[in-house]
This record gives sequence, C-alpha cells and structure tokens, in this order.
Amino acid sequence: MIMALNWKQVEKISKALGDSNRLKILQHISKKGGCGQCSEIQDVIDLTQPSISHHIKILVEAGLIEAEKEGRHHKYNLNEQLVKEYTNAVNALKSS
Amino acid sequence: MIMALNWKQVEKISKALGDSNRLKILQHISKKGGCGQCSEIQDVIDLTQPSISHHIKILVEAGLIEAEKEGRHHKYNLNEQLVKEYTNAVNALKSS
DNA sequence: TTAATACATTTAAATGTTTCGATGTGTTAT
DNA sequence: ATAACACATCGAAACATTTAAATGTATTAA
Repeated sequence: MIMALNWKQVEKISKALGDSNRLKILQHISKKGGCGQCSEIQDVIDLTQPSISHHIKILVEAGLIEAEKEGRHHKYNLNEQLVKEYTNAVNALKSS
Repeated sequence: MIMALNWKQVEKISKALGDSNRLKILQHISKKGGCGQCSEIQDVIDLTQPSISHHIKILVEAGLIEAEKEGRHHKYNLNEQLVKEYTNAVNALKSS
C-alpha cells in the first residue's frame, strides 16, 4: 500500500486535531454537510473572532478544511480525502 | 469494542500524535512487532533519556502504547484497538 | 555489598501555542 | 461616499510543551 501522507503531514494534521476548539469547529462544519461560516461558528464556540480565525487558519494549513470565498462570506468544506489518508496513515502503524 | 471514544480522548490522542519524536517512537515500536525498549529507542532518536521517558509517558497516558515491566527493562506494545477507535472517531467527521 | 543498568522524577530554561484587543482589508448595503 | 459586515493580521499576555542536567528508585551483575 502506497502511503499518500508523509510523517511530517501526519504530525501537522495531528497537531491541528489536538485542540478541543478546532475539533468543535470541524464537527460544526461536518454537521452542516461540509459548509459553515466564521460568523456562525462564533455562535457555537465561546471565542472571539480573531481566535476563531486563527484556528481556522491552522485547519486550512493542515489541509483538513478548504475555504471558499463567496462575497464577504467564507464557506468551509471538510477535506474528506485528507481525513481518509490521515486515518490510513495512522492505521498503518498497526501493520507496518 | 463497543466503546467509542469521546472528543476529549480524541483530542488527547491527537496531541500525542502531534510530535515527530513520538511518531518515530510509535513507528519503532510498530516495526519491532509491538515491542521495544527505552534504551534501544535512544539509539534511534536523538534525545536524552529523560526526554524519551517523557514522550513515552505521554503516549502511555493517551493509551496509544502499553508498558510491560520485565525486570529492569520495559516492553511497549501498540494499543491497536485504540488506534482503530481513534481513526474511526476521526473518520466519523466525514458522515456525522 | 558494590557497581552498573534501566527508567522515572524534579527543576528550570527555551520555545511554542492560545487568546484577545486593536487595527487593517475587502465587500455589500444604503 | 459612508456605514456596517466578514474576516485577517499584529502585538502582547497567559499558558503549555519540549528538552536536558541533576538526581532518585528499582533491578541485575560481579
């Protein structure tokens, strides 16, 4: 089996997943069927706008979500392919 | 088996996976067929003994590895069940 | 018993992360 | 054009993590 992600990427994605607020953001985006907006995330999570912006940046840089600009709003989609590759890479620890 | 992980556990495991040295330790334990010793990990990873001890503690506390004392040596096993539950939980983001 | 080995713990320094207030940039509405 | 909205960035404080030197504990060997 060809490993799509290298360990540096696994580290980065794990770091991105290692924060409760970011996990909440991911769950929110996931529930919304892969979409969401910063402004509505502020209603769900008890953080200021700059903090949410920071966490979203980390998720985007890890590749877990993708931003789509629509006028002055931003929509976010979960990168399901990356989630799959990440869990594959972690699971590969079991049989390498 | 039935036990699914809660998000607090997912956070903790992700944090444990979010460090290159800990990923190397896990790979080493994994390669050795689920076993290894601190002293041989020191040959593979460029860290002092207290640092390795610290990282192993974090992996144990996350539940990713289990320690087995054998005299003055310690053997470590990958908790394959937990790895499975972790990847299941992360993958669940795709369809919740 | 004494010495050596394997690992844990404590302490402290360096470094990284999280968070928010202030402010900046681009977009839409009036 | 002006105001309001959505989001990004900067700067700084608070907090957490990483690392190693020093030291401690338990086990085995001589």
